[in-house]
Amino acid sequence: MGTRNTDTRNTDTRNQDHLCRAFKALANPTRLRIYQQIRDQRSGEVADSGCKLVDFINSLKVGAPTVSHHLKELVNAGLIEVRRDGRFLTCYLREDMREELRRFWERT
Amino acid sequence: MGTRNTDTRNTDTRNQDHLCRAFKALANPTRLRIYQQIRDQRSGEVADSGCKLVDFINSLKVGAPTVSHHLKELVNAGLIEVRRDGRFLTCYLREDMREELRRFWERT
DNA sequence: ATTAAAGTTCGATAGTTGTCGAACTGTCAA
DNA sequence: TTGACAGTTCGACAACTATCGAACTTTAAT
Repeated sequence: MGTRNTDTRNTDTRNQDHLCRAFKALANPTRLRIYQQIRDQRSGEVADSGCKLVDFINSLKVGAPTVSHHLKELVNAGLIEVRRDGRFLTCYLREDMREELRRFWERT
Repeated sequence: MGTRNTDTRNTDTRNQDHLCRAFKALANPTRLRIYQQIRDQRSGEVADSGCKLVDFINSLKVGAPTVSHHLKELVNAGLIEVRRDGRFLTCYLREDMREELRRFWERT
């Protein structure tokens, strides 16, 4: 079984859960910062500079376990993905999710 | 003293708090529903049908105190405003805030 | 193989949130 | 003015969240 049409709720309701989890993930200052940093560096000139997990640990005022926890939340909400890149975990924006959120805020 | 330039944080940081509080307000299924209902009815044909607080109490599965609480959160986050309209409180979308959020999700 | 750095997991704890019922305060119609 | 409906405030409580330190695993450099 796939993930589509496997429950009795309608598309709107499922879509709403989806949105709601995204907003929840961004409803924390530390996570919002992380998200923005990943989004903003992505369009920078040095494409390979990356957004490494370790940099968040060093730049933010929270410890490694907390950063690990927050990153997991962002991944679970579908906002970012994390890949191993040599010694480091690097974070990437999920453009599909960003597009979905952009559509939500679009003018009628 | 006004509300501008009265602290040492930069504009980005203040703007982030702003966004964060908006996302927090939408990070709850009941509040997201309320917000969407207000937003969607606004562009409906019968402009004066309004989004009355009492209708939320009847249509959602939560009691009056809870709706009251949620509405206050949405107001405090700057997402909606509430005005008395005869016997009822009616909810209106804050278009300025919507625009701000639209800009956040805009493509680079 | 050692070691150092990168990252996770666990358990604890303080703080926040969603919800309720009860009691309260308007506001309008009869 | 009384009664009914609209809405708020308060106190309580369970559930959830953010954070930490300690202990652990994984990765790569030496």
